Amino acid sequence: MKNSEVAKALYEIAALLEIKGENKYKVAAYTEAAMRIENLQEDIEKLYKLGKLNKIKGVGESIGQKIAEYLETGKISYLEELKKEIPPEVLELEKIPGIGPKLAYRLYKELGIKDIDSLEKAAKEGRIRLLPRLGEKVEQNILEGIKQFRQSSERIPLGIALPIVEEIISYLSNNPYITNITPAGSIRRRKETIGDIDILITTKDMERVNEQLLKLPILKNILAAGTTKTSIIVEPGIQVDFRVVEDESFGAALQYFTGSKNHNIKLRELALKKGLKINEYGVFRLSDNKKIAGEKEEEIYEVLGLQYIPPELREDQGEIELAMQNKIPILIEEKDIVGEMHSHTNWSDGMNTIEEMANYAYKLGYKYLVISDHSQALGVAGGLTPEQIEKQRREIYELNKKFKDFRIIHGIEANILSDGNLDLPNEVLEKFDIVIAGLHSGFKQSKEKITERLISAIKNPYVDIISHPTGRLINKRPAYEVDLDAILEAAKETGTILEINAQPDRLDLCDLDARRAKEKYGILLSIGTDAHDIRSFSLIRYGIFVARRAWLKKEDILNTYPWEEVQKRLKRAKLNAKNL
DNA sequence: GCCGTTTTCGGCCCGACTGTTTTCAGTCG
Repeated sequence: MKNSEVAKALYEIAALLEIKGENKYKVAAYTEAAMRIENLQEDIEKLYKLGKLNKIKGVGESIGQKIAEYLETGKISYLEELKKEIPPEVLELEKIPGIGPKLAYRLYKELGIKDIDSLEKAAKEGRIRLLPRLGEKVEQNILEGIKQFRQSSERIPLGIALPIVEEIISYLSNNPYITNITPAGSIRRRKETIGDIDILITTKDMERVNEQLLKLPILKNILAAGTTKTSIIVEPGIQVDFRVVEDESFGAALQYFTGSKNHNIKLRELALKKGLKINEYGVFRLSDNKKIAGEKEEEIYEVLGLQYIPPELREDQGEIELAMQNKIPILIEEKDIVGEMHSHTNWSDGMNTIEEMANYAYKLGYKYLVISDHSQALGVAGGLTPEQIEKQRREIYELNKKFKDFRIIHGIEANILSDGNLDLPNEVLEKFDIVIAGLHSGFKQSKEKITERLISAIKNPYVDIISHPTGRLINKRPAYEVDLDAILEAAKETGTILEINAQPDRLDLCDLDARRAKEKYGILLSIGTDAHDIRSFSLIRYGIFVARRAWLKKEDILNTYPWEEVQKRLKRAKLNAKNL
């Protein structure tokens, strides 16, 4: 799929037009089109061949032609012309806080600055303050901005940010001056990574709250401590913004600060059509400026005639249109999960015994636990040989006698070898209750080869689930090159289930891919924590977040079903039926 | 450049803050 390439080119056009000072609605049009294409479920090349480019919202005559040109020639002449005018490196300057398109262009035009290094040099030499309407303060801010940029250009995984938010909120929970405190922003939308943390507070006395915040154990630095906004840096270098609002505006502010930006824009457009205005203080009638909502977040949606939209869906991906028709799906919740689908024990590289894992899963209220240790090819992880597998089966058989209303399931996470075969023969695979297969080596192979390996595993009649299907590690390793649509197609044809791996640095499949798997291919998904110790069972919530952001319902996830129902949904169920 | 439950032209989200200014443009979220 060339969707992301096309989107990237359109984003670049938008950025260059913006720098040039073009009509801002034209810029917005390119940005909107890029965003639509980035999130498109269909292959843009297919749409083009069917002559359906204009079916994409935000793509009209002019942008349609440019997409066509890109798909035909790999280039857009309009973009090439723009690049001749403005070197694309100038776009880098906009990454510095305080520098927007206008200033970036002036710095380039008037001082010949076109990268961050030359920007720093100019600021240190005091050349920026010489320009009209720019002073010493601007120069200082730019230097400070460069410092910030170099320190933290990476977004923080939700798995790190969320526990920090919870720690801060729990730390403040006994403060008598706080009436409401809740996370907002991307952390509330459960995005897989976040920029900084937003926390909303209603309080009678922010100065008292600030006093307590200054003693926060993980406090590293204070940027500002005011009565309407306080900003601090906490270990390990994450900015936390506290916003103080009045009780009567809490709902409006929560809606506003939760975003996303695009969701809010669409909401305000809709409001205007209904003669209403939304801001962070409430919803107002345009006719007499009377406030008609604001205290509770639900009210904001209600007065617009919309069904309540869960924060995870607020990305302007069709949720507002659906809310108009009262068709927002009932999203899966953590309590819907009745079993753990993917776990490791000290038989391979896990920390706990099977019994410890089972006791803990039972205590959590689960009805079953799939033990899926590594298999023999993964030597570093103590992968199991067929002999060890037999021993493990007997141990599980014995342990299961101790439990009532709970079952340990004997599974395996088999390796997909470099030639596409699994590292265990089918006679061994056949005996498991469930088989997970995953790629743990050869990530650098060609796209064709990796796709072939995965499809070969998917076609194996004993492979029920593919674990972490794209292999990415957030901020550490990109997904391996793979034709995901071919994978999804094969999974659909064979009835193979795909995993949403809940490890916070994996979250694989990711939200968009999981949504595509379900909506376009009707594939069943499972959520597994890949737990290597008892504590990691709690990571399940990160998998739930992904599923919710993928618009998934309870019935879309394998481990919301009792074990008997799970069995019916496994590929091997068909084989067993034939054998009878 | 796109789009249409007032539409094929005239709109296209909102407010706070900052730095440089005598009234505002640019940036940010």
